Amino acid sequence: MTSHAANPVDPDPKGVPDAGLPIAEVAQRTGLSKDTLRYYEKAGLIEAVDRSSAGQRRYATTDLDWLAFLMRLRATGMSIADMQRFAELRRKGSSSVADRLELLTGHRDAVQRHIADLQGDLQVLVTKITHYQGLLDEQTGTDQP
Amino acid sequence: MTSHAANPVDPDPKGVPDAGLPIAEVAQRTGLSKDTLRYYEKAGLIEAVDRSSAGQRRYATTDLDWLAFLMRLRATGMSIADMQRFAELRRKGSSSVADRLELLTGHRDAVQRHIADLQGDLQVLVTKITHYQGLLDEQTGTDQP
DNA sequence: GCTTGACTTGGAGCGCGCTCCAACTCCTAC
DNA sequence: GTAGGAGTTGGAGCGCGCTCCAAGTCAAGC
Repeated sequence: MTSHAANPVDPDPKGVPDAGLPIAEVAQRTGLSKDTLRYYEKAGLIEAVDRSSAGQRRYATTDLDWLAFLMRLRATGMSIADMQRFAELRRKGSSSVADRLELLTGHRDAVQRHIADLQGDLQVLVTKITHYQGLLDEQTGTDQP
Repeated sequence: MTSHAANPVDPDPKGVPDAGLPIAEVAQRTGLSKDTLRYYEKAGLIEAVDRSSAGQRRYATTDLDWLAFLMRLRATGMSIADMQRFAELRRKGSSSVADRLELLTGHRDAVQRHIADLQGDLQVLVTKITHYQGLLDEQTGTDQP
């Protein structure tokens, strides 16, 4: 019995090299819930994860890398459906590199537009704040500057 | 947009109470659907809009300004619930200026953090794209043109 | 053996932000 | 008067991205 992360307090990050990480550990490291991890796998976003002899998931470090990238895609607003497309292309291997590149550049452009929009919105927000600041100064009796 | 009787600039000589834009016009101008406009009003985001003699909505230009601002809040990720809080404060008048200011500065900070996060994500995305570009060049560029 | 606890599954449920529907009223055009 | 079209209402329904649940399996500790 190699001690594995079933131990509630196992802060040692080196982990267990031969078995892979159990789902709770991955949940903690990624910040995704265990349910979400299983959901992602069922949805085909993650290729079937290795299993222990008891049928429990054991995540490899490559799975963690891929999860980290998926989380970047989500954080930038990519839909699950598009992530499924990307994951499917990835599964096809090197023949799909051009398609993956296209999907990614399209998404990059969308993110850049989104950032630009947000910056415009932020300007309006800041202007409004300045306006309120002025009102407040008036109210709170800057009688005497 | 055929000529319809409730033309926004229809000078009815006898009465003046029927002024303002009908909902379809506002929908077109804002890009919000008529359903969404009614939903926002029901939710209390918009103060009760004026009505024509037939009970139909007639939006004032101040309503349009407010809608535009609401749309900025939405675009920057503010929830309907928070927009309701803001709208309620606004209804209270000048006594709520400080609270509105606080709400807005908090939101501004959140938006700034969000933009910063997106920029980090974008960097990762760009790196990945570069990587794929390299793979693709390897694949297709074994013979140089 | 029994208990505990982390895991497994399929599927139901939820919160958000709309979106759609049915049934109705009102006004204008013909 | 009749048709059509825009508007009204309350409430149901929907797509997304999870989130939760029930019932079961497995391994370890007592």
